[in-house]
Amino acid sequence: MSAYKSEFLRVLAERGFIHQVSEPDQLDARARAGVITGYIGFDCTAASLHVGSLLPIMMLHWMQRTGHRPIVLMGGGTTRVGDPSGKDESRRILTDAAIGENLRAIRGIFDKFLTFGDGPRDAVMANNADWLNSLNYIDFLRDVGRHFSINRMLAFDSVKTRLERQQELSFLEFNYMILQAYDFVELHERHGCHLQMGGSDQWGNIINGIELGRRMLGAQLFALTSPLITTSSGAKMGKTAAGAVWLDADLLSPYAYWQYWRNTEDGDVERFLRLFTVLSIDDIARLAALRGQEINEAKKTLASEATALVHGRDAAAAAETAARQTFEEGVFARALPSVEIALADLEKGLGVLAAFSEKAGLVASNSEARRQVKAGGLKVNDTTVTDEKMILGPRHVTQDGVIKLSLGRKRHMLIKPV
RNA sequence: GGGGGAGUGUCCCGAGCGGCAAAGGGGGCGGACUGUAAAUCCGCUGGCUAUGCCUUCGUAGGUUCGAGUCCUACCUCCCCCA
Repeated sequence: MSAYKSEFLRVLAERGFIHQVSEPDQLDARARAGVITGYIGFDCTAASLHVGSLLPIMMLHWMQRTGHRPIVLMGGGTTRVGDPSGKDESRRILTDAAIGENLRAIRGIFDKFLTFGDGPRDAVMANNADWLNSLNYIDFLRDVGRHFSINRMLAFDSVKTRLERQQELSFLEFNYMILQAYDFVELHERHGCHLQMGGSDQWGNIINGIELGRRMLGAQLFALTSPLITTSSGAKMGKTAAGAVWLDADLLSPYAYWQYWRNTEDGDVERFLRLFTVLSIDDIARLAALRGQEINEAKKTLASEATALVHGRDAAAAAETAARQTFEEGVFARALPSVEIALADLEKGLGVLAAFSEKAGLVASNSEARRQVKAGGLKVNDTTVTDEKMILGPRHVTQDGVIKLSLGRKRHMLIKPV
């Protein structure tokens, strides 16, 4: 790890955010001399960001924290094209309406990590649809296209792998890198942006932007990429039973989010504390020194800190309490995720299978519920379900006024009669 | 334009003499063991009002008692020739 002099690069480096930097010495000097403006692009292919996007968001956060100005670039325009990097197939083309909806849904998350405004260090939200949608094709070819060499573009990994594997690469996708490069130039002109950050897979795209900026404007631009984060057992981050680990509380409850981090593998705890919390390096070192069973304390801290960033302190504390009551004290935790059911329906009797699948959504179908009963994976009020024909009724409501359903040891739901 | 090959369980890869809800992996879920970890072992992995019924093998037809498997057309992809 080289010794950066600017706080910005030093913090990113010591926390493990840096994979590659272009001309690190010059960037370092600039960061020390004044405010740098840098951006990261986010595409709008889904209705919420997931933990995979958390790393870039944290980079922007630290950027602002260390005195610089972050730009969040929403890919309203580029999402219409689709990034071919790392994809073995063309992406589904989304409708403009869908992109617009996704974009609106995603924006909110950034408020939790960045301070937006008009001040010199306030974060800026940009959308490349603002300039890409109105491009004139011929003008664009003459002004921008002339700076791109097909020979060189063909050598880029994202293109090369597709060609080597003889997979279709549409002209549409082929243009993605040009548009992304152009974004950098546009942001430089509009906001004086000098730095583009992103995942390591974006290195080539970012360098294209730097090249284009040099040729079109004679500007000196910089690239900074973060490593690809996988768990120590090699899996990509952000996948669980229920699917992606969304940052939106409507798609994944704060409790489930907390649980995701609580279940971090031992070998990842320290790294994740540095990347996904804002605890000081000293605090992290202390937590990372814990061994054996004690490392669970570090995991709890990781979970609460990470949850607090996304969902707020209160939600994190509630999740922690619910987890402690559920796992350590074996009592009912009212803060577990819950669904309501009409009391009248409950009085009529509710089959266990339907309760787990249709009501609680813990399993995908009645058949799945049936299988779980066979495997001993379902519990009602902490008692294993042995009869798939069991009927839940008012008598199953505990003194806390709920029925607790569990799938395995870790996933719990409360049914509340109303 | 001509010749050849391929598309399989909506997570992925991949076997499949005309009797197939379809081998085997990976992944995932559950169980055991643990520390709500990893590793390991075991089970499960299309749906339903369930000893049966329904929907699945690129799409649409056809042959057959019966088709993923044979025939025809179409779509998509790949290879060779031009």
